[in-house]
Amino acid sequence: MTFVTQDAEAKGSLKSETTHLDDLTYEGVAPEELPLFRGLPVPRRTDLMRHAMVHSVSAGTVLFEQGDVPNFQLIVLAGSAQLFGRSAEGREVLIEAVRAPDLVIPAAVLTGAPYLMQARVPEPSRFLLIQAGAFRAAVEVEPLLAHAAIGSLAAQFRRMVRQIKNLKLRSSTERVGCYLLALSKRQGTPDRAVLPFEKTLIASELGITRESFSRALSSLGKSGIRVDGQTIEILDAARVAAACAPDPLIDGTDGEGFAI
Amino acid sequence: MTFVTQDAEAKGSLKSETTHLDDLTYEGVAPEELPLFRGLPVPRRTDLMRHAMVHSVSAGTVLFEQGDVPNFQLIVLAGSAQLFGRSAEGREVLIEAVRAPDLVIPAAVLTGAPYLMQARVPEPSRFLLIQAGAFRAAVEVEPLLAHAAIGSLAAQFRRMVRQIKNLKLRSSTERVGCYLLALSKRQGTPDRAVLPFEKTLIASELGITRESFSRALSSLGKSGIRVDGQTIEILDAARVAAACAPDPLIDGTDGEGFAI
DNA sequence: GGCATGCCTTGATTTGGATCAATGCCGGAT
DNA sequence: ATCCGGCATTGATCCAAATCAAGGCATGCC
Repeated sequence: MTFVTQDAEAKGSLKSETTHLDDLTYEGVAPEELPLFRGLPVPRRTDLMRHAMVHSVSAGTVLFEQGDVPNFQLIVLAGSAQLFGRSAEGREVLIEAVRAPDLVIPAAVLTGAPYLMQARVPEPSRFLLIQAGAFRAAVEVEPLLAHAAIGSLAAQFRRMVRQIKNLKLRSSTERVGCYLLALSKRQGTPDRAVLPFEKTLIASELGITRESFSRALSSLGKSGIRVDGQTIEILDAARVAAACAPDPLIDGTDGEGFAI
Repeated sequence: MTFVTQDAEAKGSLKSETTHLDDLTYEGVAPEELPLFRGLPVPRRTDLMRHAMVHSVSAGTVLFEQGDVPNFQLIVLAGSAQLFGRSAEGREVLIEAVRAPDLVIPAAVLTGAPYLMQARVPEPSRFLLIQAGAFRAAVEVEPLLAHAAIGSLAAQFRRMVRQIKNLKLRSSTERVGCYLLALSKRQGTPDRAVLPFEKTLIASELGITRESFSRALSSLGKSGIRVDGQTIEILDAARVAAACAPDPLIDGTDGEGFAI
């Protein structure tokens, strides 16, 4: 089997490329810069690296399918990965986006259980791949690695809990409004939010259809937002907040307590 | 502050009781029987135990509120805890039930971040409480503890992912049908499922109202189930499955790979 | 017994969001 | 420029599930 497959829809001009650790040109995060490896005893690090490689992949690449048994722990060095859930009938929804630097679903790799989600790459990205067995073994014996894994697992768990609360406790318009407020905060622009990907995708992340997302946006127009393509002007954050009841225990992001 | 508060609704005849480790009468799991501690170097274990106690609590007890900063890592020795999400307006939904033996939201304790959920005890239960700081420190340095924490975190993460897929990809009737099938399988009775708690609570776990849950049950009557109070007879599992499209990547439970 | 109280069911109605369908818009290819 | 395919909006309609409302059926208490 191939551990990374080119998506059928991907344009032919883009290609993925594997690099061994020796002949890297670093962009974004270099593996050695990761706190994960900085603190590692040198022999352990070189041992791990012998079971690792860096892989640059193009937009559209499928990293793995749901149901696959993990062969590698993927670490996002640059770019991001999107995790999708798919139903039997083929409907597909975005569950999470994993941004550099982070581990891609350590929960599956560390338990050796089949992936519950498919991973795709929405933009040219670079990953460190560590063979699953070697990674598990290293985490077993190396407290620093265990610490990093725990931090990543915990943060991802909490994101899932937030999402469940969002889905169960709020209406679709509230979800959209709170999403915009959280986004503008994360981007450091209180009066504006730029959507990170296509509206259809965001809609599926929020558990609604693209049409409902569109309507929610226009209905929030009455509460002080203005839509212009991918950027949303937030004219009256207070009114939006009043309409959507944002809640730090749902919309917040834990500070980067643990860094990978 | 008190780390455990008696629920206002709890009947006065029930009481909670704290026990020091010396004068325990063991029922269910004893702390020393946990694989978690069995393998621990003795000095480490005694050190941990000095920051720990066993607490027996009655039904209705609130273990902590959402927003609280964790003071203890709670470990369910006997019984269970239910985790609730609450909206600003006070609507409350069941997010997960944690059954012995397991850790209660290690994600919050290990990151020191505020709980995203409230924990309540639906039945008389026994918990081991380890002071959060001591627990974190022990996990840092003790690979066996780290391993157990990782196993618990990973399993809990995966349950949340399954739940999100369930909510986003299925209709309410499908969720109910698949819930029953999974339940009967878990209980080892292919032709019957006994609901583990009130229907209202299960409905909130499945993201629907109690009325919709009731209607879903009766509409599944046409697919071969029969409702009798808390027990559901499954007359024709195949027809139910056909109607609800169960999926191991949603309804499955990971085998107990990691034991606490 | 009689009467609350809590939980569940069932029916009537409303409504939020999905679905179906048409059109608009933009960027890329030719 | 023109055509095209993918994405987004908007409108019309439908439908699933929520809400509102009324009883039913236990259980426990006085």
